Amino acid sequence: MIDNTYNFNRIWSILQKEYPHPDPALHYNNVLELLVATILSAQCTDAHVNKVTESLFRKYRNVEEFAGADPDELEKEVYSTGFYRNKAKNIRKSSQIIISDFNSRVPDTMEDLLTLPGVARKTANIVLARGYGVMGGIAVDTHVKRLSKRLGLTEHTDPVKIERDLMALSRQEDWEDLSMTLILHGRRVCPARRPRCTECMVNELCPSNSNESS
DNA sequence: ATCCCGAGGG
DNA sequence: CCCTCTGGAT
Repeated sequence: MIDNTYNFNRIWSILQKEYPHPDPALHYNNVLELLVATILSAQCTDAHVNKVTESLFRKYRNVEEFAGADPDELEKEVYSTGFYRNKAKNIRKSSQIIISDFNSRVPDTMEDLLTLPGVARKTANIVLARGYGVMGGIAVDTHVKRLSKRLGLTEHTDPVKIERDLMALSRQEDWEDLSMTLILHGRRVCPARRPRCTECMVNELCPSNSNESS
């Protein structure tokens, strides 16, 4: 891998000042709700997930109620987040597995979390970090993937390899904020479609900068 | 590589 | 109309 630690440090320093409090955007009151909200966030905006979970969490209050939910009713609740059949099925089945295999408690290890349907590395990393304070890795979603590539922090497209590159570049204490900061910057300044490079505070350091050079 | 899938923006 | 949104399973 290219030694771009120096460039990363400069970029990270600027982004940290720009986004001093990269607060998580999903709303939840416990680890189970965090898990459910994160499953729902696949290919869907966080704001929309929050709108759906507001009534969802009022209707289903614990893992037993999610596990015993009527499939059609649950589908209707999560309908607007897209992929509603898969998401409803995964939430129900994961809840059943949590009851049968993990004493009704959301697992706190990567290995156990990955046994839940609808839960892969990205979702597991978020549950571990925000739910249990375990920093085992970096959540790589569509924003982190896109920004990492544009900023020259990785040459890979495979999320696992991107995660490894980011972990090598950054300090462990920054992992959670790094993921959230890239997401915020991606939403506000560097979206997939039309990146606004002229407004970007790290454009001088960005290999993908599309500003007209004067 | 492909499918799941509605909502919102340009 | 088109593309994208805090992915995951086959």
